[in-house]
This record gives sequence, C-alpha cells and structure tokens, in this order.
Amino acid sequence: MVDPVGVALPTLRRLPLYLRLFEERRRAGEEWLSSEVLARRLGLRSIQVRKDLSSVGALGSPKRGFPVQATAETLSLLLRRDSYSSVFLVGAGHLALAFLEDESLSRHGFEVAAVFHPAPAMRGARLGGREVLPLAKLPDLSRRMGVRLAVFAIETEWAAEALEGLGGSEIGGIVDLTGGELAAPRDLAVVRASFGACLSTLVGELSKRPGRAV
Amino acid sequence: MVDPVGVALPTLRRLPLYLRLFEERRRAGEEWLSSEVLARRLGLRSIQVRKDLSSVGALGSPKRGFPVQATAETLSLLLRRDSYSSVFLVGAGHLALAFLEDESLSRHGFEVAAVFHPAPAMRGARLGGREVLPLAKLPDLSRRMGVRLAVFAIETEWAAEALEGLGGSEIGGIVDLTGGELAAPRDLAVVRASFGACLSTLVGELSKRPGRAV
DNA sequence: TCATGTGAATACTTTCACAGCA
DNA sequence: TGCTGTGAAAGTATTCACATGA
Repeated sequence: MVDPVGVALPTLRRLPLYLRLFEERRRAGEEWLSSEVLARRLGLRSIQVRKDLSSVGALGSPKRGFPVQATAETLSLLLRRDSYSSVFLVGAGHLALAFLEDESLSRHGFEVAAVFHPAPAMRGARLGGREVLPLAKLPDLSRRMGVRLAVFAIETEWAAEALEGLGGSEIGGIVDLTGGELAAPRDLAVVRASFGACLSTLVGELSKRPGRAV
Repeated sequence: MVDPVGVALPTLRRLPLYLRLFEERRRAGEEWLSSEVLARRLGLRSIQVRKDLSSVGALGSPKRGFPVQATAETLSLLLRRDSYSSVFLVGAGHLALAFLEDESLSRHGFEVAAVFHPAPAMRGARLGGREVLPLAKLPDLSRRMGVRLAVFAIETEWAAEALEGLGGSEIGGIVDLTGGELAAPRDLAVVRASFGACLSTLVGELSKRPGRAV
C-alpha cells in the first residue's frame, strides 16, 4: 500500500472526494468509473484526477476507467490511517457542534475522541450527546489515548487559555478555526482555516476565470 | 492602489492575518511592526511576510519595520473591495449559524446579505436574528442586490435542491461547506471546504516536520 | 478509437542570497 | 548592525504531449 506521507497535499485533500463518488457508484452496482466522469462531477480536469489516482497506486484500465470496487478499497485504506485518526475538539459553541456533526471527518479518516472547554461554567455541559470535559483533563487523556491532534473551535476570548492548556500533552498540531487569533507556538503545527479565507479563495478563482468580468 | 486580482492567492489568504496584528499594534499605540515579529506570531517565515506585503505595495523601512498606521490602511483598503463583498448564506443549522457569527468574514471584507433555506418547514424561521428566506426569493434578490457569491452550509439532503434554486440568479461561485456532496455545474466556480480537509492538511504539515516521527 | 499512464514542460510559491538604507 | 527589497533559485503542483493497451 502507498504511504500517505509522500502523496502531495492537494492530492490528499481531493482523495476523499473521489472516494465518495466511487462509493456512490459501488452502491449503484456499477463496475467502472472514468476520470472524465469524476472530473466533471467535481469541477476538475480529468488529467488531474488520473495523476492523483496514479500517485496512490490506483490502477485504471483503458477504455473503461477505474474499477469501482478495487479503487474504493485502495482510497479507503489510504485515508483511514491509524495514527492521527483521533482528534480532540476544544470548544462547545455552534461551530464546535457543527464540527462534531460533520460527515467529512470520517471520510477523511478522523473521529472526535473527546470534547473540552476551559470555562468553569461549562462543567457538566453536553455537546451533541457528549460530555464536555474540563481542559485540565486534556494532557493526561492525550497521553493515555495517544491523541496528537486538536481542533480549536472556541470563542476568541478563551483561545489563549485553551492553548496553554495543551502544555504537557501529546498534541503536536492544531487546526485553528477561531479566525487567526491564536499565536502559534514554535513547537506546534498550526493550520488556520476560516470562512473568510474560503470566500477569498472563491473570489480568486472567479477572477481567474475567462468568462464574466470581476 | 494595488489590484487584488494579481495578488497570489495564498498571499491573499494571509493578508487578513497581518491586518489583524497591525490593528492590534495600532490600538497599542505602536508605530512600527517588523516582518520578523509578524512571522513569529503567525508561525511563518519573515521573508514570506515581506514578500506578501511587498506584493501589495506596502512599504517598510529598514531597521524599523513596517509603519503600523499606513500598512493597516493599505491592507484594509485592499481587502475591503466592493464587488463580491456581499454573500448569500444558504442553510440554517449549526454550521450556518457559526458562519453568520464568524468574525473572519468582515476581516476578509465580506458580509452576509441574506439567509436562505429551501425547506418549506423553515418558513418564517430566524437565524441569528435574521429572517430565513425561502430559496425562491434568491434569484430576484441576487439580481437586485448584485450578490454574486453564495455559501452552502446546508444539510446534504437539501443541497441539490438548493443548487437548482440558483437558476436565474447572478451567483457566479459558491463555497461548498456541505462536505463535497455538491455536483459542480460547469458555469459555477466551486470552492470546497471541509473540516476533514483541514485535518488532512494538518497531518500533511506534521509529516513534513523534521521533529517527531509520524 | 477511447481512456489510461508517464515523463517533460509550464506555472505557481516559497526560499535564498545579497544589495541598500537608516 | 538590523531589517527591508529584489532578482535568482529551488521546490511544488498542474498541465501537456504522446505512448500504450483493450
């Protein structure tokens, strides 16, 4: 099996999209799925789909496309790596709840192991059926469960405190959904994501399009 | 003023991070801010900060750094372009509410003009103090308000219907937060974003780091 | 002929090296 | 000396061109 490490990052982000369509096809009882069809469904170029699939060792057959069953299997195995699959969620608001309910997590091979919040007022609260744990429990749980990833979906006024609460844990990287408030410590990998950035990306895409003027 | 079109996309996504720190400094009464300090706060390299700022025409001064007042002004003007600043939000769940409340929108120069949902059951509902409008009103409002961007933060079972509801509107691109369910029509730019993809990116970052093994 | 697979070419980003200025 | 500014270089990602196989 191909090691996920070594697969280009943009490719890695597209694989779950392919997987979803392969599984849709599998349920429909189809045997083959071509890069052209995939590309059309996803708004990509077929050459890119082929490069991506070829980079993870998925093998297609000329004239027919890629075998649905085998390719779905390959992608599924690749995305469901076992380390890094559990994440801690820090936060208990709308954003945290939306994260908890999101289907894309399992498709990318992740699951939420526990939910934390630093506010004393949150003691005993529940989020989506889970207990919200005090932040103080995070380091110990992280070590015992081997969880190395955390997601910050927390009010900005609590962000700094939550960051400190990672001290002594195994957390090696965080996804920052707070909107860039967080100062990134040197020993922590930080991926920032925000709705605003998504929109900026979209505007960038549009301005590159030949059609309608900006 | 530098045209946002022509500024590299990754740069465009980092600018709001700089702007936030410049404004923080301005409130603190500081006059100068160096690329090194910016970089340290954000987990970037100083050279990248300088390249970014230079690409939008921000001018620094040797030994001191970048002038806080002037640079904040430049960034602010650049990000607050006037077309593409209003967006329609489609959806009314936790994710939609989180989107509505997100601070990163204004920092990137966007604002939510109206909220829509295709479900008849949602008639008259409110989301974050706004009325949730029936999807049928979207095309007309889009034309009258000149809104060309939409954000899909909607349950997957409604996504397809919502997409059809864009027919006859001015919408030229959408941000798809549904997790990749949407089939992308050829005439629409689609930016997909999902929590799962963010986590994949983080794992990719970590695996590139020299330190701790994966 | 249709669709894959691959090495080359192109485009885009980041990083380096060093010049210049206070 | 400290930090900016810029052109060159390196590193990535995407796209092209064409060989191959059913």
